[in-house]
Amino acid sequence: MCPESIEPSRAEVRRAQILDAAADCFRQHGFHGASIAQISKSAGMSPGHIYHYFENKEAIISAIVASDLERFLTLTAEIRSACNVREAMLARVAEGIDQCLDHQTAGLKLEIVPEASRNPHVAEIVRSADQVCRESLMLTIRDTRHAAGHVDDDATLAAMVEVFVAMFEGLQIRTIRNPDIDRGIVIRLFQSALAALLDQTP
Amino acid sequence: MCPESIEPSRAEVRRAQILDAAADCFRQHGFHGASIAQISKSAGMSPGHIYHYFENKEAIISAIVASDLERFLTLTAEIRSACNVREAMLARVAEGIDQCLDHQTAGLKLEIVPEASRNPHVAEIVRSADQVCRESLMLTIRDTRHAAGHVDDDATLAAMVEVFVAMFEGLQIRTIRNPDIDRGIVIRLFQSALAALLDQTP
DNA sequence: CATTCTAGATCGAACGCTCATTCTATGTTA
DNA sequence: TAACATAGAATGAGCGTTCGATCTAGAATG
Repeated sequence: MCPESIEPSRAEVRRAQILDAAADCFRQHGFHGASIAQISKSAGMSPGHIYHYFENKEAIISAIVASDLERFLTLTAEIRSACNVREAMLARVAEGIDQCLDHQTAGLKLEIVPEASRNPHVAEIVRSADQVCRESLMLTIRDTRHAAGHVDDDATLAAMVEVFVAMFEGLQIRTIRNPDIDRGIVIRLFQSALAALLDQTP
Repeated sequence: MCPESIEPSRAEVRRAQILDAAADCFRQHGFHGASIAQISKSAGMSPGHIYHYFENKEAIISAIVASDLERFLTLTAEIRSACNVREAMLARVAEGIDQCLDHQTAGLKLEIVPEASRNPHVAEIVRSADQVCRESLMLTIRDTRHAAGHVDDDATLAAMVEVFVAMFEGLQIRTIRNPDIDRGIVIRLFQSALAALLDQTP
C-alpha cells in the first residue's frame, strides 16, 4: 500500500503545504517578519506540527531558497539544450523579463539576497547555485560567440555572464522601485542590449 | 553661544550618531533583525534615549532610506551638470561600479528594496526618489542622444533609463551572489554595453 | 561671583507582548 | 496495539517602547 514514487507520500504533501504557505508569508512579511504562527495558520495546521517536518525556521528558509534556485537552474539548462542557442536566448528574454517584472516572484527573490549577505547557510546555498548557473551560461555564450567567429578568454566570458545576469536581476529591483515600467519597450531594448553584448567585437 | 549653522547642534550630532550605528546594525542583521538594544549599544547610549530623537524604529529606517537616496540624487545631478555629459557618464561608470561592488554599501541598499515591497511608508520614499532620479537621467540621456542626431520618444527614453539603472542595481546583487567578480573586466564590458545603449539606432 | 533654578539630556528598569520552540496529551491509521 | 500524525497550551527569551528618576549645563538672581 505504499505508492512509493507514483504518488507523493503524506509527509511530502505536508512539507509542500508548509513550503507554499511559508513562501506566501515570506513574500508578504519577509523572512524575519513572518512568524511560525502565521505560516502554520496559512498552511492549515498547528504551529507545533511544523516542527515535525522542519528542524526550525531557518530550515524552512533554506528549503525555499534551494527550491527557488533549482527552478532557475532548470531554465538555464533548457536554454542551453536548444539547437540555435543565440535565438533561444533572445527569444527567452521576453519570458525572463515577464518573470522579473512579476511583483510576487521578484519580491521573494529579492528577499533572498540580503538574507544571503548575513546568513552564512543561505549564502552557501545561493553562491553554489549561482556558480552552477554561471558555468552553464558561460558555456552557452562561448558556443554562441564561437559560432560567430569570436574567441574570448575565460575572464571576458565570465564578465559577459555577469553583465547578462546583472541586467535581469536589476530588473527585479526596478519592478519594486518603479511599478509603472512599460513592459513592451523594455523587452525590445533588453533584446538589443543583449544582442550587442553577444555580438560585440572587442 | 549658539553656533547656529557653523557647527551642528548637539541634537544633530546625536541623531547622526544613531543613524550611523543603525546603518551598521541594519547591514549586519537586517532591518528587522537588528534590535534597538543593539543600536543603542553601538551608538553608545541607552535604549530609552533613542526615543528622544526618533519616534520609533520605523522612523530610523525611513531616515536611513531617505539619506541613502539623497546621496544618489546628488550623484545624478552632478553627472548632469558636466559639459560633455556622454563622456561624464561613461567616465563615472567605473566609480559607480566600485560603489556597487562594495559589500557594505550593496548590503544596505539591497536591504531597502524588499522592505519597500511591503512597508508602504518606505515604498513611498523609495518610489518618489526613484522618480526624481529617472527624470534626471532621462533628460541627460535625451541630451546625449540629441547631440548625436537621434530623436527618441519619451517611452523609449524611459526604457533606456530602466535598462541603464537595472544594470547597476543588478550589479549589487551580483556582488552578493558572486563575491569573486573580476572588477576590471566587468568595468570594460559595462562601458561598452552602456555605450551601445546610448549610440543605438532603432 | 556665588547660588539657585530650570529645562533638557540621559539612564536603565519595567511592561506588555510576541516570538520560536518544546512538550504532553489526544486522535488516527494499519 | 503500535506507530505515527496532530493539536495546542506552556515556556522562556527577547523585542519595542514607556516612564520616572537622576544628572548637567547654563541662565537667572541676588
